[in-house]
Amino acid sequence: MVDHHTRLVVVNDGETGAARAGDADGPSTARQGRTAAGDVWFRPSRARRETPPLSRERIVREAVALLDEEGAERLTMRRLAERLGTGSTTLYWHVKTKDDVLDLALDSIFGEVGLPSGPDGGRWREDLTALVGGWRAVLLRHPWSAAVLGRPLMGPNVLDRTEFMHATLVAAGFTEPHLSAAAYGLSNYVIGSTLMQATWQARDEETARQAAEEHLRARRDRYPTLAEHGPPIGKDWDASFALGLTYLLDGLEASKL
Amino acid sequence: MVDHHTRLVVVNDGETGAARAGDADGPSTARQGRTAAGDVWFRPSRARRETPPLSRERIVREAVALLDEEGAERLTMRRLAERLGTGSTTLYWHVKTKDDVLDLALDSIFGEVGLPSGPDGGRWREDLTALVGGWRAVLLRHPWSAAVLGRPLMGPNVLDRTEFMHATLVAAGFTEPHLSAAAYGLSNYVIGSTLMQATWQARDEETARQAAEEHLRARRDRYPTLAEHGPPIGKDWDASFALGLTYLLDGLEASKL
DNA sequence: CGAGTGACTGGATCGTTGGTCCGGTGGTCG
DNA sequence: CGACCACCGGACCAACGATCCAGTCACTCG
Repeated sequence: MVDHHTRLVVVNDGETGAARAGDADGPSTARQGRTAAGDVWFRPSRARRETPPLSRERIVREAVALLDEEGAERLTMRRLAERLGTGSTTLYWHVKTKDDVLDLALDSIFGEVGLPSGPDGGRWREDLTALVGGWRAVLLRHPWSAAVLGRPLMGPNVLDRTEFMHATLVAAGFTEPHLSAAAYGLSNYVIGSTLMQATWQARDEETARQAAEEHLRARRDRYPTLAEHGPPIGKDWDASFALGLTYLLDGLEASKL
Repeated sequence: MVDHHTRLVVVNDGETGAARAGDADGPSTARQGRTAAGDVWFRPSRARRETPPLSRERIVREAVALLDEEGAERLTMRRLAERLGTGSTTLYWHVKTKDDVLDLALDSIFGEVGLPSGPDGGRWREDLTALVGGWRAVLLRHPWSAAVLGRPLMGPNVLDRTEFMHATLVAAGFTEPHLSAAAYGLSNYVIGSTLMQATWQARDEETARQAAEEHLRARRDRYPTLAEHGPPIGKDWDASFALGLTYLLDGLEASKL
């Protein structure tokens, strides 16, 4: 019993598909199988033609693409589903919540940049500089990531980088109070820098900078230093980042003595 | 003249008020002045009793309270309005969008911590340490702020602090490539640190830490260093912050030579 | 003293969101 | 041949940010 083609229809001859033969037409016409070309005979065949059956990977890849193109607050489950050619509810089979998608997307971009070859105590400054630079580059290449950094970074790709950083520091000879502080300082410096830069670049940087400059000049009695030196943004992001990093590394190196 | 008792009602004796005498009962009963006790005589007095007529300040103050109590994603215009005893739409007269509320709330908390007394070239390390420490303390006292840092910080309270920082650096003798990089490095270090710490503390830190530790130990072949030293979180936030700050300041100081 | 003004308020409503319910699918294996 | 399972999606829900527009009040001016 129970069997579903309740109304005897040839189901399995390889074509046709005979999707929902009965259904008694339903109470409401309800969109009614898209246009009038819904007759069995025009249906492609093999059910869902060639859709690679929608994996979590495919969802994440498409989410990253959507985020890159339209930004963080334009990511909605519906829009994402539409790009994937499915219904929004289907996504919830592969993923528990929207936050899952964000976490996965965020971790996935860290896979884009390789690690410097194995930690080497003698080259720790170069290795850390390269690591941290790649980290920053990835975050800036996907500016939406900054807005989303306020969640635990515990995905495999992030952990790979964190592991490398700790291993490098250990190999360089740093021990406990300094070890934690070094990892802490480096991570937070990168995160903070990226967050700030992405924040400003997200809204037409030049215009924003000019508005800020004007605002400061108009209140130069209250902000004399800022008015004179210009707004503390966008002077030369790369140079400031590099210089600040050397401060950190210099101070770190000195702590070993 | 001028006197306002339009309908010959003694208005100014301190009571009664005669709020909306006419109104012809309106076309739709529509909730009908809350319950049946809507008769003029039972109405409090003085029109809108004692509501301080809902200023932008009041909105921001209440928004901060709401954020403190319930977190960033529980802030909605409706809930905020309810706490203020008004309808949600009313808020939009004082504020253009919800983001305005966030910007104002974020800036307002920076007013909580004072500035060290005027910049003094000789005490720049102490002054900057104090400034940055206060900054961090405020952000941690309002953990929702971290999730919201991805927006331009250009409010008056933030600018006061930024001005102080720049003035201190100038007074200390830093000049251009270093001046920008120093301000950049310090700000971003604080922001990154706070963001990370608030992120973890937002979800029951001890539990999260244990879960992370377990996760790492289960994969100790992939993350040997991390598994051995424990997850790179929550060891001692304050100490790591202070130590990292000294690295930065040491490196900065060395750059002056 | 009546008409008017501008600051301020809120009910109804719109389009959209994240998420759930539940009734389906096709393919495969016993 | 029937049962199962991985997978899909229409209908639906409560809640959200935002807007429209019809007011109501304190006060001023002619």
